[in-house]
Order: sequence, then C-alpha cells, then structure tokens
Amino acid sequence: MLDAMEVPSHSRQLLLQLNTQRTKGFLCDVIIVVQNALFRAHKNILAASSAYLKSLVVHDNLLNLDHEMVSPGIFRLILDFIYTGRLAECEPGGEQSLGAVLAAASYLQIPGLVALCKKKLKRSGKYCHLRGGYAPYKLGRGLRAATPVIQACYSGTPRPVDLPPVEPAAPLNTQCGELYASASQGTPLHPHGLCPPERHCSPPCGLDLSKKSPTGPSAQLLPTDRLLPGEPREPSLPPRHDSPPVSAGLLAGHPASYKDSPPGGEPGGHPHASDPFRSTPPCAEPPLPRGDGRELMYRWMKHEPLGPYLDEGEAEKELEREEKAESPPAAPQPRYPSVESNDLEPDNSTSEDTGSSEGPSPGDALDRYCNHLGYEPESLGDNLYVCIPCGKGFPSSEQLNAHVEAHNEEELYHKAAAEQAVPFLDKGGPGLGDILRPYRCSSCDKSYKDPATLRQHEKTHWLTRPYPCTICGKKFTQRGTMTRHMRSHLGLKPFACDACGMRFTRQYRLTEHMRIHSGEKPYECQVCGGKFAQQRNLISHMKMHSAGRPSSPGSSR
DNA sequence: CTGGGGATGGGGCCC
DNA sequence: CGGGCCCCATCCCCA
Repeated sequence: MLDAMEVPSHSRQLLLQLNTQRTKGFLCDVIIVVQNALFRAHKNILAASSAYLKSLVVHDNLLNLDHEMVSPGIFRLILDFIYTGRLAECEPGGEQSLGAVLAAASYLQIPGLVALCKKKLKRSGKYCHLRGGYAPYKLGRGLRAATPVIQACYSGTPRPVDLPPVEPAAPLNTQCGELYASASQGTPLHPHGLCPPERHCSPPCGLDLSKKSPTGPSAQLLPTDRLLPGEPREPSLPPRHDSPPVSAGLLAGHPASYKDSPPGGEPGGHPHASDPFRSTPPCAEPPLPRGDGRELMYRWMKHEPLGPYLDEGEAEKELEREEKAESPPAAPQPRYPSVESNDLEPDNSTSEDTGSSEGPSPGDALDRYCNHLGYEPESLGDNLYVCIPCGKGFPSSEQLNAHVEAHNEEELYHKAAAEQAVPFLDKGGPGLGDILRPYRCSSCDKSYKDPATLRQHEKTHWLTRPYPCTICGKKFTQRGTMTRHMRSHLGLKPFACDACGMRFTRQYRLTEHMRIHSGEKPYECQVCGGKFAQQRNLISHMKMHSAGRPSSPGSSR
C-alpha cells in the first residue's frame, strides 16, 4: 500500500552512488590498511556494515586490519561487497578464497557476508574446509576488484618467474594515481592490465600521488636507464631476473636492517622474514639499500585529518604500518586487529621546523653573508630583523639594513680575507682546524670532526657509488640520499602543508613553503632590499647582483 | 621575447 | 640514519 511512496531503486542507486564516490575517493574519510594495501572508504558505510569496523572508525581515520585475518585481496572483496551487496566471484582457488572471505567476514563481523559465504560454501560442499584464515599467497593476482586500493607499486612485486621482466618503470605506474604498496605476498597486482574494464578501476580512484609530479619523478626517472651509463664499474646489477622485484627491494629490503620494525610487540614484527617472494638484493656486494624503501615507508609525516583523497603521506604511513605488520602468515598473530594508529602517529616533531638555523654556507662570502640572515623569529621579540654577525636585533628590515650596511662590506671583505689567509679551518696546516676536525680526507683537503663523517665523505670520492636505487639504478653515495630519491619515485610526500595541502618530500621544503602562506620573507637582499621567502632565491638573486647587474628593489614586480 | 622573481624538485653532503 | 642546508635546474608567472 505504500508502494506509491517508495522508489524501488532508491537503495540501489544510493549504494551505487556511494560506491562510485568510493572509487573516486570522494568524501572518503577513512583509510583501511591491510597489509600492504590501502583502501579508502566512508566511515558511515563501514560502520553500517561491520560492527567491528564500526568500533574502529569512531576513533580512527586510519584502520589497520590484521592481515592474518584479512588479506588485502579478501578485504577488497569484502569492501566491494559492502558497497555493492555482491560478492564477486572468487577466481581460481575460489573456494579457498571464499573460505577466507568467510573468515574475514566473521572477523569483521559482517553477518550478511558471513551468511552468504556459508551458503556458497555449503552449496559447494566445502564449508568444512574453511580454515578461517586466508591464503594470501594464493589470492593474489587473480583477484580483480573495483576497490580502490593503494598498493605499493614497487614493481611487480612478487614478480617471480611467471612474469616477464618488468621495466622498472612499469610497476610504479603512478600515473594511475595509485600507490602500490608492496604486494609482497601475492597481493593482487593492480596494473590496469589486470583490471577488467568493467570494474571501477579507474585511475582516479586511487590516491593522487602528487600534484606536481603526475608524470612525476617516476615517469621521468624510470624510463631512463636504471643502469647509469656513466657508472659501469658498479658491480652491476645482476641480470634482471635476479634483481628483486622492486617491491622486494623496497619493502622487503633486508629484514635484518629493519630495526624500525616494532620491537616485537607488534604483530608480525619481522617483516618479510620469510616472504617467499622476496628475492635477494640486486647487488649483494655493495651495501645494499638496506631498507631503502622501507625506511621511507617507516617514516611518518604530519598528522592531519584524512581528506577525501589519500595522500601520499597516508600512503606512506599505511605502507609503513603494513610493513610493520607484514609477516609470514604462519607467524602467530594476535587474533584481533591492532588498530594502533597511534603508533603510527606522525612524528609530529617533524611537522614544524624552524628551518631557519642555517649555518654559514661554505660558499662565497656573499652567500655566507646571506646565510646570516637566517634567524629564529620567535626568539627575537619585536626585533625580528637580526644582524647575525653582531647579534643585534631590529624591528624593521630598514633598520637592519642601515645597521648592516655599516659593517656589511667590512664583514664581507673581512671574511673573504680571512678565508684567503686561512682557506678553511680544516685546510691550513696544523692549527685550530686540525684540532677541531682531526679526520682528514686523504683524497681532498676536507677534514671532519669524527671518523664516521669522514668515511661518509670519502665515499664521495669512490668511483662506485654504493647505494643504487632499486628502481632506476641510479647510484648514490649515501643511503639517505638514495632513500630520499626513492621517495620521489614513489611519490611519497610525507610533509603536508596545512594551509593548502601541498605536499613535499622533505620537511625543509615544507618549511620553506609555509613562508608563502605566512608571508614571511626572512631573506633580504642587502644590496637592493628585496625580500625573499626562500634563501635559495635570495642567493640566486644575489648572484644576479654579483654578476654586475644591479637592480633596484622596485624593479621586481 | 626576455629578465627576474616565486616556487619547487632533486642531488650532494655535513652534522 | 635522519635532519638540515646548499647548490643546481627548472617551470611558471609577470612586467
């Protein structure tokens, strides 16, 4: 009798809409981490579907599911189910997957799905088999789902033998907007090739890896040779098939090196200890990028509310999390998912950085002087404009200018002269420099305070750079640099601007960037009075002056 | 079109 | 090993 009042397709349409929104990340307000995959969804929907998830979403924007209980592939199916009411066909090995779905559904407390699975299993007579767990290694590739998943794209991941050697670039696939976390355990690869057109596997469904690097670093770097032509001496990466899938290199890295891993308390504390897909590092000999990718995965960034789009930071965080959690399924695991988002809490300490404590640059006197302009505004009261050389503060740049000019040139010349006389503390003969920096490089004149730094420096003289990027092959003298470089491949930008959402790969860059919003321009040209938010721009500006092209402050637009 | 500034990305390297 | 800073390159915008 109420027929007239009801639009029969309403609920279906609604679901459809929601699912569409989910695939696009629209209004998604929660991220679910399952092992190495990230899923976005809507809290409301999850809460309405799963009692377990409901209990989690109220407190967290980031959920971490026990991958022992739910594999990424299974969770994808489940999420699809939640949003569509349909359980996709389980592909090869389907029954087992069905069992895993059942187990996961029970775990997540989704009665409808539990019932459905049971029914299906009973129908197929395999209900008794289900083991309650999942078969992470078997699920993998066959699965196709609409679920937007952010997975590591370090390559073909478990790209054992069945796949042709993959161009390093291919796996990254950042163009599709998804970050592929290491699918190290057979997590469904998600190249579009595997994604049936009929499913919502559209590129935009994943996270927007980068605003500024759509073709991004990866696109730029990957296609380029991974074996840099100029560095033939490198012990050279073994034949490609030996090379680890990038994922392995990145996420797996060297288990032993993952001290970042939770100290045991965390479920699945040892990452990849027995990941069957792990392969050996490309170059056994040079100190391999231990943990390279992993390190960056373990880094966390500014904490911020989840936006509709999963940002790389989140992704990184997720990846980090799941990395932590990643462990062979056989390992004993807690029965309940550990949603310790807090553990992943961004390292807030990184969110703010004065970044203003620049030391004197080793550059020319001009640069050095410019460096003096760095200061800590907070500590100066009203006299924000400080003359570093003498430490005197001034309330305005004009006053500072006036003051600075008084000893500006003198200062410059003085320094220059001083340097000429004593090229550098560490350069001259025995003296204060040698005492302060007793560790001298045998290849050049530099010296350092401690042997470690010297060792580090000496690597810069090596013909062979010991840290190759597992993605493009580019080599670095420092692991940290390589890690940072890797981050650019992965589009991981942990540092987000609160004001505009722009993200950066480095804290320092964020600090710089924030000045755009604050209007702070702490770097001032002592020649023309031009102010700059970034020191490097002041420096380049100063070069213009030094090139003999004086300009007036007003000349800038 | 050009020059200069604003802004960003990446690598080197020291602490 | 990460942080921080320097340098270089580059892109974009505007006058």
